This record gives sequence, C-alpha cells and structure tokens, in this order.
Amino acid sequence: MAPTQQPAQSPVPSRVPSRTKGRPRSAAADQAILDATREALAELGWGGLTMGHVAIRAGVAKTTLYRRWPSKNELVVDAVASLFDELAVADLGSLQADIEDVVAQFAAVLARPESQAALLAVFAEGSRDPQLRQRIREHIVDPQKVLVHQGLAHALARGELTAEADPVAGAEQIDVIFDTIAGAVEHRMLVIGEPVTPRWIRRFSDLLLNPGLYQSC
Amino acid sequence: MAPTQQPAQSPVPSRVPSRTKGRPRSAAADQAILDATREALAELGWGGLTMGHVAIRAGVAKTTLYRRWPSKNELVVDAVASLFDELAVADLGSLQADIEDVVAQFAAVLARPESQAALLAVFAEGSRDPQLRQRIREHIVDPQKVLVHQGLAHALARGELTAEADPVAGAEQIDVIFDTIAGAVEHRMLVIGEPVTPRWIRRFSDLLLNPGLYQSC
DNA sequence: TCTATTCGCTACAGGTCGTAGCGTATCTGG
DNA sequence: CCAGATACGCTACGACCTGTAGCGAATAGA
Repeated sequence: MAPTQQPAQSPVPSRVPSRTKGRPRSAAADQAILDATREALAELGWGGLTMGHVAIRAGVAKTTLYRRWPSKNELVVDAVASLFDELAVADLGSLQADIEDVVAQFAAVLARPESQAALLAVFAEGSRDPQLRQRIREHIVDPQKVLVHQGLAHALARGELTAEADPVAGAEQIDVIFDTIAGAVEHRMLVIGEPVTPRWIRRFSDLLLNPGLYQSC
Repeated sequence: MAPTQQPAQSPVPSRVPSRTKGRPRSAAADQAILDATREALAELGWGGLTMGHVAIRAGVAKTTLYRRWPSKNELVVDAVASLFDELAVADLGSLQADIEDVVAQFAAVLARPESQAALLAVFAEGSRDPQLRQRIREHIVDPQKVLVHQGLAHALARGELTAEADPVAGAEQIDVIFDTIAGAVEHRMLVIGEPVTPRWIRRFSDLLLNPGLYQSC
C-alpha cells in the first residue's frame, strides 16, 4: 500500500532519508530496533512478533519504528538480511574444498536459532508479496549467489573447469548450481530440521563433483 | 497452545468427533470449508486469509469453522495436506528420466499458488513447533523420499547403479540425494519464486548425474 | 414426541497494525 | 546565538482479525 520507491540502501537500513536540516536520526536506535527484531523473531516467530513488543524491547516508541520502516514486513527483512553479512568466499585450493567451505558457512548461519524461524517467516510472507520477494532476492539470495560465482571463477583460474562457451548457458548453469547448493542446505535445516554435519557436507560435495550416481564413468 | 492429541485422520478432516445422538455434522460443509480455504489461500495467502472470509466463501457461519478446527493453523494444514497425495514414481527406463519425472511432479505441486504460501507458512510454524515438524516429515517429506528410494531401486535393478556395500552409508546417500533434489526445487520455487522449466530440470539432472562440474573425466 | 446436537446469527472481549496529533528534544543554517 | 526543521516519546484512535458466548431454529436418533 505504501511502496518505497527508493533503491535499497545496503549499509544504512533506515528508509526515508534524513534531510540535512533538523535533528538527525539516532543510529543507535536503528541498531537497537534490528537487534530487538531478531531476538523477538527467534523467540516468537513472525506471528508472535508485534511492533509494540519490538519497540519496548528496543527502548523506543512504536512510532519511531514506522518513521523508518513502512511496515512490519520491511523491518523483518532488513533484520534477517543482516544475518548474512559475514559470508565470504575462500580460495582453499580445490573446488571441492571451496564448495564445502561455502556450505559450512551457510549452514552455520542457518544453525543459529533465530535464523530458522526468521528466514522461513520472511520466505512465507514473500510467497504472497512480490515486492517483498524481490527484496529477499536482492538482500539475501543474490549476495549468496555471488559466493558460488566467485568459487567457480577460482576453479576456472586453477584449470579445474572449462568455461561454458555461451555466456547465457553459463549463467543458467550457475543458477542451477546455486539453487542446488542453497536448496539442499535449506531443505535439511529449515524443512526437516536436521543438522548439516561435516559428514553430510562431504557426501553432498561428492554428489555434486564426482560421478557418484552414474557408476559407468 | 491447544495440542490435538488425536492421531491425524487422513480421510476425515474434522476434529471433534460427533456423538451418536443429535444432529450430525454436514459433510458437505467440511468439503466446502476446505475448498474455500484452499481458494482463499491461493488468492490472499496465509496472512490475508481470514476465518470470516473463509466462512462466507464456504456459505457457513464462522462459528462452524471453530466447531471443527481449533484454530486457523490446523485448518490450513488440513486443507493443504492433500496436495501431495497424487505423487507417484514412474519407471521410464533410465535414471535420468525417472529423476526428471519426479522433479517435474514435485514442481507441478509447488507451482500451485496455494501450495507455496501454505507450505512455507507451515514450515515456518514447524521451525518452532517440533510436533508440527514431525507431522510435516511424516505427511509431506517422507512420502517424497520414498519416490527417490524407489527410483534408485529401479536404477539398481537396471544395472545403472551399484549398491552401497554398507546399508548405513546407503541410507545416508539416499538422504543426501533427496535433500538435494527436494531442496533445489523448493529453493527455486518457494524462496526465489522462479519457475522450474524443462530446461532447468534438464540442467539439474545433468548436474546430478554427469560429471558436469569436473571436466577431468 | 423427547432429547441432544448442529446450524446461522449477532455480539463481544482481546489484541494488533498503522496513523494522527501533541509537546519536547536536538541538530543545522544564518 | 537564534530560528527553523526534524526526530522523538507519548497517548489516543480507527480498522481489522481471532476466537468465544449466547440465542432461537433446524435436524437427527430414541
């Protein structure tokens, strides 16, 4: 109902930009609100999280929330997106090691108790709100896809892979690889609720990299 | 808050059993309510679905809903549980064809708009409710895992695969394969919201079955 | 017929979202 | 140093939704 036309700001989560004249917004309030949102989300889930509760927990008036985020949806997405800020890609010398490292990092984030309820709640809302889904893609999914892209670039530089001739086909292949990696971890941790162990990671990378299913190779 | 101790009834969704004396409950009302729930879920999503709206749509009083289901959550779970009943495994002559068929079936179910909102909402609730997560595993996840199991058995019978010597390792491998297949489709359709096309399915099965990543084969 | 149960209807309490208005606090430009 | 502009906390509010209660009427078995 109240579309934000502004392109999303990565480092500064607040929405409506401050004018240069009056009292500036409190950055500490921003952080306190996001922290309180993550905590409440972990404890109560999407349905149990209320804006009033977040405001009290952050030591802030409820109206302050609505001055910065137009709705509960936007606030929760920003709070969840910050969970994935630390992800980085390594260059461990082999494609399998790199993949296993990315999977382990992703799994570590999803293992945090606040991540599971929060992510699923946000995904669920996104299924009926295309704008929210777009924001999920930009803030959560795309940064992770970059990791796969970089990992494959490393492997390419090491000569482990040969590049796809067609760039379109290459992009498609990266999409499928990313869907597979992200989806497997999400399914195991978010849907089934079982841990991603080193043993599972090894089996998964074997499945991806070795002709483990086809024995005729 | 109000746990139903009754073991879930598949064919008859109503909860509190009718006594043998008075006016019996209308079976048509049950069906109308479930249908209306699925339709409303498709149009409005979990958050937009209201019990009052479902009642009007079903031509039923709101109190009638609460006489049969203790809460909105239970009603939606029942309404969506039947979506996965039709899944079956084929024997199309090759492992790749079988996998592609399973993926296509799974994608077809997840393509229905009511499935996306409902499934994600139920998953989200399951992340904080171990009992609900257990029901999800039994009613949704495990039946799908059987498909992978059967497909691999077919491939084994055709000689495309050699069995794992250790049965424990074999079970682990099946788990990983299932996590990978289910997760990839779920991620693409539920999280990102992009369609699973035949082209994507082909690329995915290639990734699983052929040494597509490692070019040194 | 008698009795138990369901049905639709209306009303209601409790809670939440998001907004409006007010006085006060804080920062910047002149 | 002062005036304008903005953020802040507070209270109140309308609209909506969940889930319950009570009422007459309808529908079945005994």
